[in-house]
Amino acid sequence: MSESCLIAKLDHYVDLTVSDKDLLGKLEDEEWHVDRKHQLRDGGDEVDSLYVVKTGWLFSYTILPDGRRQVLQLHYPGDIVGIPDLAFEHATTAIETLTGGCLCPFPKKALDEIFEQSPRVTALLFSIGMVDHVVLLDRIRAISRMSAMERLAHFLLEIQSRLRITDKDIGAEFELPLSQDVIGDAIGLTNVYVSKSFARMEERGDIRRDGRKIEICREDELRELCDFHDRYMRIDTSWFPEDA
Amino acid sequence: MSESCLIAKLDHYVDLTVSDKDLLGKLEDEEWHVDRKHQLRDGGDEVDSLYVVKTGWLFSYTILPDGRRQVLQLHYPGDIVGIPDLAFEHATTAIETLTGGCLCPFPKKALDEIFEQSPRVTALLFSIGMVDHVVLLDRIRAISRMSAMERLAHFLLEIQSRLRITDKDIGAEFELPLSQDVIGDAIGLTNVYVSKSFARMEERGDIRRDGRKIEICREDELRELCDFHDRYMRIDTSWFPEDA
DNA sequence: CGAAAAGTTGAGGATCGTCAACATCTGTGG
DNA sequence: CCACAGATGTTGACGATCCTCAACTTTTCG
Repeated sequence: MSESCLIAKLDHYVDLTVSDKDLLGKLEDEEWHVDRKHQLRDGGDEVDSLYVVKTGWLFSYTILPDGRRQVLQLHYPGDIVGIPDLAFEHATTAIETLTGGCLCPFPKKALDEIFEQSPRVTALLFSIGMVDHVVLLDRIRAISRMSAMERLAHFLLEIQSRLRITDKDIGAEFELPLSQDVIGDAIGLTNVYVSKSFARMEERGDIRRDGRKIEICREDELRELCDFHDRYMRIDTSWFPEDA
Repeated sequence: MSESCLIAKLDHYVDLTVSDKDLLGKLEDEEWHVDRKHQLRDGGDEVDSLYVVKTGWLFSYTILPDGRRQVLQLHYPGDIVGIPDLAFEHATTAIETLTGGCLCPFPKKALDEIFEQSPRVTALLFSIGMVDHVVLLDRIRAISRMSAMERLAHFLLEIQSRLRITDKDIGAEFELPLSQDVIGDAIGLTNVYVSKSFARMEERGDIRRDGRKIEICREDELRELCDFHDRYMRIDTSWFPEDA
């Protein structure tokens, strides 16, 4: 078994036992390679499978009645995509790849074994779900109440802090494989205004851009600008059950 | 033990066994009565307890650096409040009551027993978390992309569909114990624009108002207007483990 | 190398915010 | 039962942010 990003991500938060790792490893038995711009599923599709992201980025979105698109979530290596659809027979969002990559599909039922065998891993998955929840609340706050530039700053910082979990030594610079169209659809702006906001941030010296590389030059100022909080760094594991 | 709203809510989705109900009942051992406008906790507070809402409404929110408020979630009888903070040592949001009511506090650690003893209830709690997640995604979509009136319509329909879970025979009319200030802070509008949007909806005959009673007169048209989907009604339990 | 996709820039316009005055409702104490 | 104060809701004038449209440039990819 090659090194798993999912296990790496979870291991960031607690020390997993060998049997925990075995349990999680089963989710990655099967491997799929997918191209860039491949649509995994469409909203409304009948689905029973989730995917562990091994490499590559994806995003989920929905289309509004007038044809516009709302990007809802980005998915990185180590994430499980499709989890929100656990509760539904039909997909609530469409999912598409942003880059080529490798995915590991598994059926919903595979979670049973985790719930049955390891309360500790269960608590961890539950907690990570809550982290994602709080990240969404932060995003609602940004979209609902902040200016275009603040929203964009928040978006970039959120991505950076997520990347740091699975990629310890990400510095100020990282690759952002998103068109300005996608960014706009994620934070409720048009591609035009995203471009203008990027230009302003660059003028101010907050960031630098080179193609799709982004460098965050003044992280502290940007954090203050959009009142950003890193939700990924640490979680409270004090209440977790011991493994049997 | 008086009838529990939490159990009623969960029982809406699956048939709970007697031992499942016992397990859940323990979360409601202790009872607190709280007044209207009581702040349960502030953002940043060190917290270890969650609450089952027995009666009354609450909301969670954060304050922006400039003093404005973002309302993040409403909490109804049957909900567990504070769940997002499971993953953190310090509260990410403040929580306040909208009405007087009765709450049942319990420590995070009380969830251990559920995770250890009932994979089935665990799966259900997990799934309900995912429902809440999808509800947030819907709200992001509404706030990010829709007009003031559409956002307001979406907000009302979301509340109505949530109320239907614990209150089977809610019809077109229900009590809404929220000031327009709070509504505005929830959907990213000012109280002034909420008032104007309400007035327009009433003119069009979509709703009627009487004090804080709301009647949804043309539910189907409103659903279409804001592309509303009921996420609460049913969840997919097909993959749930059997209880030991 | 050429075509399509993505990004930039500017002009004009719509939606919603701000401010302010006023109206109405709610609850409390006299 | 009434008086009053504070909270809540309404309405209008004016302005800012962001959208739309459109032409153009640059980058990407087959």
